[in-house]
Amino acid sequence: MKIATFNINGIKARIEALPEWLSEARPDVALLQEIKSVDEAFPREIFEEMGYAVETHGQKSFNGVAILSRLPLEDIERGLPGDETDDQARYIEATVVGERDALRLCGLYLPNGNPAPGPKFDYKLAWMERLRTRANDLLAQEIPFVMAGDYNIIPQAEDAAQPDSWREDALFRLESRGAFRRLMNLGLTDAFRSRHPEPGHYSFWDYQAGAWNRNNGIRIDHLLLSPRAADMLTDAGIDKEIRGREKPSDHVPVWIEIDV
DNA sequence: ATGGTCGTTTAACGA
Repeated sequence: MKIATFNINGIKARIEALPEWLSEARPDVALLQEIKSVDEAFPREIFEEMGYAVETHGQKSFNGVAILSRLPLEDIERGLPGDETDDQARYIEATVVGERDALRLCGLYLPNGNPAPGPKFDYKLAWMERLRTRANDLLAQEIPFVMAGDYNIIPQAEDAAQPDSWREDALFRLESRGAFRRLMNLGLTDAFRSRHPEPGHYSFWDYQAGAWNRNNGIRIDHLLLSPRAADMLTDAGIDKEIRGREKPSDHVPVWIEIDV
């Protein structure tokens, strides 16, 4: 089963590039972030005609996540538990059943957190603690899971072309990396890192200042696997080349192959 | 130090 995460930066803007990538990469599951659309406005028919089940958790103008799946999706849950007052659409879960196991899919768009320090940074750190609690609950239930999305976290210096320019940024501050490490320390596996330990792999290049042409990128889109899911991992990759196409997102897809 | 670019929505704001 091929599972990909892709921050599309607006479904309207990606209405051609997204189906094109789907028909080439043919993921069984695509976890999408920043659909920037309410559920009713998401063009689900385009993807249903391509054979995908479509589940969205959207809001107007900002944020919004979705799951596309060639296999049926069950037990869909929208929103990250732990704060009834949080109305930002950043999290969706569903179960997909493989040949041997059921796998819980957790799609997330973690808050950017800039400017830091400040209320947006506090929201990011609190959100990460809620995510850790959710991961801990799934582990306690012994449900194999993939937690995938735009984490807005550069885990280590080798995940940035110019780490020193990110030191004060919410994506790379010590508090952010500490919160990410606490999540990882539950026993999760960074799927891409586990297969590609060498530095210099990125999933995001800013639209500004020729970041793509200079390869000034960062790796902030991750698929974290529970121990049982990690045992089933067979491959991982980044579809880097689509960043150089017409009208690209500033992120590219990151994917895994998992023998569920 | 500033602006550099997109997307959404149409004047800023978020990233």
